[in-house]
Amino acid sequence: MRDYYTITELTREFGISTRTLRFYEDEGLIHPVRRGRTRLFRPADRILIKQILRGKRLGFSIAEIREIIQMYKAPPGEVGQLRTIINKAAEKREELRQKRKDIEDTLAELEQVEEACLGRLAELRVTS
Amino acid sequence: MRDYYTITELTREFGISTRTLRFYEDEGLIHPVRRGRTRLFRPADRILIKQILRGKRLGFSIAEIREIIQMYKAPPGEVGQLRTIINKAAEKREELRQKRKDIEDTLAELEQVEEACLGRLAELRVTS
DNA sequence: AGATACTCTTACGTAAAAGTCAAATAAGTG
DNA sequence: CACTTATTTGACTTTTACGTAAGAGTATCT
Repeated sequence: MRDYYTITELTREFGISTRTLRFYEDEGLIHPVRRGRTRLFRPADRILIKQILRGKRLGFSIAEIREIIQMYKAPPGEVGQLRTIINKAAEKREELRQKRKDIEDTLAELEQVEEACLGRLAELRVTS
Repeated sequence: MRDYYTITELTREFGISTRTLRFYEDEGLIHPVRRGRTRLFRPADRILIKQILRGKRLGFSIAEIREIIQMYKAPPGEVGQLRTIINKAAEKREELRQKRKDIEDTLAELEQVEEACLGRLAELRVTS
């Protein structure tokens, strides 16, 4: 496990631009340290980037991703805070289950599409 | 099953604006018929709207949703076309499986968050 | 030393997906 | 029929998530 990654190393690993990483920093999603003015990304930042990109793939906005990330690193906190986090996490999980159902439905429909196409291809071979 | 729905009925059912439905029409995703200038939505349009919103929940762009919808209603077509559709469908399915994995991972992490919070709550009750 | 490769900040630009507003029609109701 | 409510088109605006370009600093290679 490396101590530090440069910004370009990470853009190459994840196929994103430097602008994107700086944008995520501006948005408070990551907090690379500095040597002079240059950003140095630690393994923890790298994992955060993975989580951000995963959230993006699922269609979450930056704001939503920030919320999710903040749940991960919520400090011990007091009772009220803990309850709030538990509720938010439950909400997000419900949303994720809905998305999962959406995926299952779409997958099923696409499988039907494929079957229909294969069936039609078979027909064409017989007919021709 | 109703013959026609007005635009407002559908905005209420799906919690979207008229602007949104007109935008989807402009984008060629739906094709409501007209009585005079007024749009009348048929059950088929309603189902399309459901599919569009499902795609949106999964983070697909309008362009991607259009592609998916076009696969559903692809005509018999000739061999080359059929193969193209089969390939596209396979691609989309792969993408969906990735999203499903992302969901599983995020769900697992959020469950950990909840457990950690519950554990901390239990501690607080004992400690106090 | 010069070239090459990274990096920084600042600022303006842009595409997607609607939101908002105006002005005009149309339709349904007491 | 007047009134209200729904609908239309068209145009302008907004938000999000970056892209892009300028101008300057820094580090490494040759």
